[in-house]
Amino acid sequence: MNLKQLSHMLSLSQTTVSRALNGYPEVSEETRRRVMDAAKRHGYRPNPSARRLATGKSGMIGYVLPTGTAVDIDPHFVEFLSGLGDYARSHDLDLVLSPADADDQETTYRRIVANRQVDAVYISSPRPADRRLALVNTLGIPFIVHGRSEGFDFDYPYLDIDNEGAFHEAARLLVQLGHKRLALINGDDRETFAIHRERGMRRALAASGLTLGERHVCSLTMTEENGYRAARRLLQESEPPTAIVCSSLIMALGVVRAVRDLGLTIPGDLSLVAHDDVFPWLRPENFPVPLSTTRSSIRLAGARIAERLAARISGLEEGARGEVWPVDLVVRGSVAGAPG
Amino acid sequence: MNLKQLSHMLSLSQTTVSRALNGYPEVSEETRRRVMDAAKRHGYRPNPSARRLATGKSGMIGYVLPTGTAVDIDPHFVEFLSGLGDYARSHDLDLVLSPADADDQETTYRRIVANRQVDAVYISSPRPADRRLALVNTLGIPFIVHGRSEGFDFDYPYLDIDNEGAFHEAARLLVQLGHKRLALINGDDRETFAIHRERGMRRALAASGLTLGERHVCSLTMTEENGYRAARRLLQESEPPTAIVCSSLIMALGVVRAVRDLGLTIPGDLSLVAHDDVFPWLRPENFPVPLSTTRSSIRLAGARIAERLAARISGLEEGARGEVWPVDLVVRGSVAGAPG
DNA sequence: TCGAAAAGCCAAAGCGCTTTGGAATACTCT
DNA sequence: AGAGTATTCCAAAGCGCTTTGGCTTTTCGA
Repeated sequence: MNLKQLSHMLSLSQTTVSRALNGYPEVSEETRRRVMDAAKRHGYRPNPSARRLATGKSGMIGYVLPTGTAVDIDPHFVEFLSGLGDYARSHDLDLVLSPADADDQETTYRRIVANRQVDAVYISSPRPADRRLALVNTLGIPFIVHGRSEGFDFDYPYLDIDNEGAFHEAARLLVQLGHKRLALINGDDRETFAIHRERGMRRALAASGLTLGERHVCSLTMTEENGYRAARRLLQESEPPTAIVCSSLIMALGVVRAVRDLGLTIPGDLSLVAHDDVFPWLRPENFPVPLSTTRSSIRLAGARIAERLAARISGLEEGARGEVWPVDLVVRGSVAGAPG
Repeated sequence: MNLKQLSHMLSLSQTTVSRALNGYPEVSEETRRRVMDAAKRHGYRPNPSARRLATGKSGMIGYVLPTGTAVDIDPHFVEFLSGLGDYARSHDLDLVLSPADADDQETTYRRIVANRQVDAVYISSPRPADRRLALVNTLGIPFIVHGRSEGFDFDYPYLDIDNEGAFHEAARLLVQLGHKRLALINGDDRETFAIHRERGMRRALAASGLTLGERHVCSLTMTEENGYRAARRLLQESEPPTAIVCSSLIMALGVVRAVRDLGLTIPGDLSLVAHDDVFPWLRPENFPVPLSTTRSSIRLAGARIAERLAARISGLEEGARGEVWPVDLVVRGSVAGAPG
């Protein structure tokens, strides 16, 4: 059933039927009702390919997926996707993942914009002065950044959590508990979120006249193994930290293992706080010693991004609005006063 | 730059240019060269919207993503995606995720087929007599199943790993080591993979006159917490199992925690084997006691599925070819002879 | 050398929708 | 009643590509 048939069936022109269906004012209410009725009865669905050729709108949002045999997709992504998909479903949006060489995403961005394959894109894990941002900004496609970048002379729309504030609070708590030697096991510090976290932590320490030693901050991709290695190294120093703040639950698994391996205990010998993105399959309260966390649901962020993208597509949202979500500090058994 | 302009520029008809570009034989080699040359020089890219309207082909593969606030996307998905994306990138395929109500995916499948939004789809985590399979089969869109279903009167193309064989081998090893009371902590047993795993394990036990007690098989979604609970319950029975086979690394984390909580040790009190899908961020050799696993890279499966989908789209692969990959049994420190 | 077959190219008709530029009818106001 | 303004609808022109059917020109065998 296509427009032609439907309009013929109604003895109306395609123009009128199209307008009636798309809510244009040039059609009488009675006609509109008739048309809509017939459309529903016959299950008419406008052909998206035709529509997009005519309008240039695709009804899809895009994500450029960096790939490569050496490139791992972040497990956070799937949780983010849950939220995004959840919203997208209820608004008839599809998501297209365009795989790109991790070292040349520009070509892909240009392609999807030139071809009008998607109506909007989101960008995740931005770095300072991230080239994707500048690119997408000049290309003029609606977009939202999940996270933040820095060092641009233009503003852009984003959704981020207060990473700096979160780690500031975590560190402040530890300092208040008497800890003087803190360490940070961070994610890849080429990404802004990691920079912000470190900044927050340093700020909290500075407020009490403390510092974060060079050797007390690690920047690694967030795997269990890296968490283990970092923690092990830290704890075997001559003056090991008495508290660690860690950028992910997965790394925290490794930290816990290292602590055990060395015959130490949490929180007796070491206090531990980690950031929790709220995975259904790994929960901080179920750690051997319940883990204190800075918590923010990445899933909710996904849903919110979808919502804002939809708003941008339909012109309801404009400009460079930034949105920063506060992060909960959830205290559990893994923190205690500094040892002796 | 569109076809019209390009053909005008070459003083050729659109027909000829189109044919030259698409490798049709009705054009002389010299002309073809000229055309291709000009196309490259001017960066001509056929507009996909127009092409798809004309041909009905979209150059995309689809996946119907079950969503809902209570629905979690499996973390395995992201690893699978890495492989899929990796292949897709090198073949200019995009992946479109169509979110659907988890309880009504049919509507979505019908939509994407009717609208010809994608050229092929893949289906994951199938159940016995999975309705999606029957549907997609009648709808006539090329597809491949990741996993297997059962109970159909038709064959279908799939890629699966030898879950039954894997768990058979794992159980056989444990039996050979003298274990008599084994337990299985499985994934959701409404899915075929879980059924196959249980079947394999039972078969191995039966071969030695042993059985898997009713209370010794658990079926749960694969979270750390569920692994913990199941293990704890099992180990607190009057006649606890001396060996556990577990369907996922994530659950195995919980098992290890339960063992510790109860003051037991691996492999002294309990031997443990788990299935490993090969996540970069959680590796069995890094468990407190290196974990024996049945190993199969889900990422490679993703790449292979993409490859086969591409082959089906271009007509290189036909029919209901099933492909079953063997699974490695990797023995590490977590297994030992049965206690006392 | 002639006729048939093959090679090489083109004009035009879709694909199914949106949108422009009118045309026709109905309504309002002097 | 007639001019002016809304209202309601339509024909046709795109959007940019593929593909059908046909027209010339070459090539080749007898």
